[in-house]
Amino acid sequence: MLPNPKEVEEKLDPRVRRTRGLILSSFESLLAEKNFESISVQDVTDKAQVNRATFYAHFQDKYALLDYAISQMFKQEIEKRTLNACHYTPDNLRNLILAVCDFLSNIHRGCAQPHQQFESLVEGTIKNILFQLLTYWLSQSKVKISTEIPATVATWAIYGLASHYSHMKKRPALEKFVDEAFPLVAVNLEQFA
Amino acid sequence: MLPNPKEVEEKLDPRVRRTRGLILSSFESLLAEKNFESISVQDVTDKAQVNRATFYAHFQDKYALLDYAISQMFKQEIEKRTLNACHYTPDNLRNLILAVCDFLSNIHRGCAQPHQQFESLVEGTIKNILFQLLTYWLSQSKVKISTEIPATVATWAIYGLASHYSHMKKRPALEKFVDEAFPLVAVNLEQFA
DNA sequence: TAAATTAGGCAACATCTGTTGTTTATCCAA
DNA sequence: TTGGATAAACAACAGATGTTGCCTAATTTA
Repeated sequence: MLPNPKEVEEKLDPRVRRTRGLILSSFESLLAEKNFESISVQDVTDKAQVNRATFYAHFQDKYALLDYAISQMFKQEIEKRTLNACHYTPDNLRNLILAVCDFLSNIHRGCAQPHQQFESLVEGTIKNILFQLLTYWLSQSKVKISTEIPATVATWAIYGLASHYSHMKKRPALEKFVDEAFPLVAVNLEQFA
Repeated sequence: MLPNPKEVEEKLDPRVRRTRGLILSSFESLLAEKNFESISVQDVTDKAQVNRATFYAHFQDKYALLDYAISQMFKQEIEKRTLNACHYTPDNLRNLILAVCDFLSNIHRGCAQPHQQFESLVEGTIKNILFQLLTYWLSQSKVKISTEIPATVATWAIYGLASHYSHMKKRPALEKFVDEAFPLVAVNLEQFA
């Protein structure tokens, strides 16, 4: 199973957990109001009622904060759908694609005017987790895998599809979209089923 | 054929061309020395011997400058290989994959310690051009295309592969790598050949 | 519970950012 | 060739950034 970040958090100094929680929720509520680019570290710490210097003790900068926030949310999504403790099957892949499309759509719905830079950062974060997960899935397969190429292609294809879906002006029903998209990803993974 | 940016540049005020050229080459030489994150607008304009305010008359910020620089370079690469005036064939696709892998490897070789943010930005820029090109290719096909899904998946898969290749510690020969990677992209485009 | 450790508050810093108003120079078209 | 248009230089601005050193308060642990 993939490492669970909560277990690591559990035994933290309560002051740290409190501070991080304050920063996180301040940040999330700011993201709903204004776009990422225009949120300053000052904004975050003001709303969180935490000193600005304290922020820098926890995160390198606001980009690291975004990375952390998105990671947490996405990993929760994966766990909720129990995709983190399984292996490759067409059905699991289908659900994974659904999960990413859904997650990204919600991000774009929930965040004010998502901009280029914001999206790039989210993308990097999600793709890392996706690749880790797919690599884990494929490692369970009886078929010996010599390269990371299949997991790479699948990761990028899935994220690309989700990104495409979440940007469509007139989105078709999610199920409909995934029906069409699924085979393009699956064709390269069938050998591992 | 895809729009050629040089034609647009041609008739610019010579002062503008001079300034942009200075900024560009200053930026490129700085990229070879230090990583993108640590380059300030001040650094760029100092080396270019241009006023900082002038910079902002040309580019919104350093991210826009990066986008511009990478676009220019990549489009040149595409033109050099005459991939910008053709249609989908397995051979063209092969060359396109080669081009992207090659380009990205060179970027990573030429730039000091490329970092997360830098790579995200490069990625967005290249993917836009790739998608435009593939969409153009497929529009030439006799097969009617109803969605952008195939071009999307191909774009992301190709970039993903190139990114993967350029990050490998021990890179196999480029030809070798593309032999292995090519079918995973082609399988979804065969119908347009 | 006392001592040692560590988090957070606070203040101040040099630097970078994006923008504006003014002046000088360069360019182009009539 | 000269006059109108526009690019670039310059100076100055308010705000944001990342970092530091010092002090207090909370938490562990022995």
